[in-house]
Amino acid sequence: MSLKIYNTLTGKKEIFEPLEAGKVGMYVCGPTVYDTSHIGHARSVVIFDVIFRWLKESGYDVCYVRNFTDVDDKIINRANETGKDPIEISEKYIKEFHNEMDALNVLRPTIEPKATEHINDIINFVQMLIDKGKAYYVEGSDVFFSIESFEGYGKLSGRNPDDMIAGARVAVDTNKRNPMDFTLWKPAKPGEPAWDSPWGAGRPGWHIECSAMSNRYLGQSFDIHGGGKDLIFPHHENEIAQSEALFGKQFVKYWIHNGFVDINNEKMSKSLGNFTMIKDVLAKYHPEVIRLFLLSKHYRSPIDYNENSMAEMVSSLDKIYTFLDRANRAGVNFNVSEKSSNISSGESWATFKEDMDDDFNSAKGIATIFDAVKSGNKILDKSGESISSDKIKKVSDICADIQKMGSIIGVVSQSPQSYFKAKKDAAILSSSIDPKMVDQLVMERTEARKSKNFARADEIRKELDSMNIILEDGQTGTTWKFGQ
RNA sequence: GGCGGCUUGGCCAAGUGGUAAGGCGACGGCCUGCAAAGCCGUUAUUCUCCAGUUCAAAUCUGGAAGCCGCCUCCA
Repeated sequence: MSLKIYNTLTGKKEIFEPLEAGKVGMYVCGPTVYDTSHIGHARSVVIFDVIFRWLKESGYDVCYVRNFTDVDDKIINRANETGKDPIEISEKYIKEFHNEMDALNVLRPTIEPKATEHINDIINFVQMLIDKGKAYYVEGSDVFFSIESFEGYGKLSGRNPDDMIAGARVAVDTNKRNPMDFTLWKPAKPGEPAWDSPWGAGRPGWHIECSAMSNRYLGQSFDIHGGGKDLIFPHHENEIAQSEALFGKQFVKYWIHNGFVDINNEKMSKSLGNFTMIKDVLAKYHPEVIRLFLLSKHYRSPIDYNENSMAEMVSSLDKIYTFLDRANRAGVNFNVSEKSSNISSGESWATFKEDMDDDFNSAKGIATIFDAVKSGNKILDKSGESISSDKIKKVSDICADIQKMGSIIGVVSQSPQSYFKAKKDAAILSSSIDPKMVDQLVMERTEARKSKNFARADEIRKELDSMNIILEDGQTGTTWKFGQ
């Protein structure tokens, strides 16, 4: 079974064959750092994080590049509004982005280049395009890319430039030879960030940085390029035009695009005021709940963020940890901190591998995790109190598989004990309930049960229930937790 | 106007020709002093609708309806 990837360029699922055996070059468009990141950014980043993890798991040596766009009109606008330096703005949001992605258990890419640190690469790139007759400089204005000089323009997005012009939604700029031509370099207004160039002091257009930086780190051709669906046109179309016009060879072999996050079935937009920020979601939910949610639907489909779905994910994650806890209590030893690449690979893992190999079908992969949980629970259920070492081994293998699958999805990264303790601690903090008082009542109830005073025992259960506290009588005593 | 996508049980969601995964919820049972957790069972003869291809279709083709995205430097 080999990895298949849906390629936006061909509109088909294709068998993945890297340009160079054993190696993968992957470039993903990162954020423009002018504002706080929202749940949509998180989806894109988490999806490509899982793709990165899966490629590595599959044995590839992956060079994963994700850029920061740190020079841009929006950053400059934000700087003007706040009276701050643009660099201050971009640095602030890069830091924030890193903090939030770290919290979401996202692995750092191999390289995270910034546009401002590659101005020379960009200028050289633009100059070479001009030299090749693919771009032109208009005195006192911008350097534009000439789409007519590139035959394949529109092949990624399936657009015909003539149709788009006919649609009359293209801004008229008399400096351009063709209305669809786009800016490679623009002059700076006074006070704006600027770099010296053969075309005066200015700054790069948006698209060129990705062509220049991907070329710097991954070469003229590389394997995978990704980003949000909205980037297909014009951003990625323009990247193809720039890079292929210059180097005369295929820029990217596989294009991967992720779908959007809706909020309560509406598109996130400024006008609706429903931008849901990562920090707000992190304040409400465990990071693994968020990852589970973001990966619960196929990456290309839209996904709807709402309280209901999130509550489901909380229950789902609890279910996995509850099983691990149960297995642990039954005598299964496992070490969560150990990255379990060379530990067992059982049936579940084999199925999971098929799931992920099929265009990174994380939704299916998650279902496989639940299948494993169920089969493990079944074994423990049938065993009762006297569990054989044979069965311990089986359950232990299942746990190892679950951890291994979890390490790809990015869940089950802690011990069930610490997961439930943290959960309980957080709930205690926000509920203003005194745990000592609860323990006291639990002790009283235990005494009552010993003396068969079940009326009193039930009374206490009921009293705690009214505080949203659920009691569990186990073999080793009574524990309590908060309800949903 | 151009291009693309989606419509599967109460809800979420896999499934691209072989007779409907998984999660949440609900109900019944086992377990329990009673619960919780877990397990077992029930919850879509059917995949928006219509027509067609096929031995066979949620899956392919044509048409209809509804919803959505991109074409505005928004992931």
